[in-house]
Amino acid sequence: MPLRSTSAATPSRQLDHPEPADIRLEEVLHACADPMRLRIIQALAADAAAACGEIGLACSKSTATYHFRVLREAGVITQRYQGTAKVNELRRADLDAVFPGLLDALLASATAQAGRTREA
Amino acid sequence: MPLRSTSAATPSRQLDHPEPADIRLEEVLHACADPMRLRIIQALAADAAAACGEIGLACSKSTATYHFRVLREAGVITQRYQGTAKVNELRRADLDAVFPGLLDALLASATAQAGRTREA
DNA sequence: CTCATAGTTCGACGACTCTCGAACCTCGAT
DNA sequence: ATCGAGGTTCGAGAGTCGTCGAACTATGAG
Repeated sequence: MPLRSTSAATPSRQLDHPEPADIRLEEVLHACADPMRLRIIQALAADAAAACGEIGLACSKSTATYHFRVLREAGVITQRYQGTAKVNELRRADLDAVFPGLLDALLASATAQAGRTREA
Repeated sequence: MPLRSTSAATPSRQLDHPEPADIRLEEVLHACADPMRLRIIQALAADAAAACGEIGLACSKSTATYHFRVLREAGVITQRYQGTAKVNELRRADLDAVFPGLLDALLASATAQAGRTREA
């Protein structure tokens, strides 16, 4: 099948999110281990929900798409379409259910490090 | 220079460990994001200190060396020589000082996931 | 309809990761 | 002095990652 082309369906562009039970620690950590993605996570932690473009990412649109996809497939964020935009949100509750305290520790660590770095 | 050969120094084989202030969150996460290394961390969390060989790693010796080095350079473990063996230890205190709660959350998450997986 | 906006997909590329075996080094024991 | 056990180093290979630009696909506004 040569790229689902100019045709029927495309109901509203469905996006696959892993079930909480399918979220793997290694993947979550890998998703968070990239500076760009870590900044996305911090931005979402601060703003609750944001479109891809609203976060000031210093990269091309395709690279941004890539990073958001990694985060979604790892189970770290949800994405849904809202008109022409795509809204991203942290899966706080799900992550906390599966790995209690991990997200908070991560966010706190990121903040701590940012503080350390800034006061150089 | 053809591999520092049969000669002087080599005081006691020094190993570089990053200062606490130089420990980077991204590197810690990357170090923990590998299944093999995650198992090393869990083993060290349980046993306090262990030689490289004492952990039942399903890989060659050179691969083991590689993973231990990644962990050390990220600041997750310390390594010191003790006779012919090399003893590894988690840097609990240092990590907790720099990223409070992170290591605990990580270990708890790893345990939780192991439990989930086992009761399949 | 046409357009602009927002994001996606596709190949490509260089860089990095993880793995290994072979050859080597170090220490402690014989 | 030699040996064995425990690790290290050095390529090398297969694979993944992060990046990009170009061409594309929605969606909503005029």
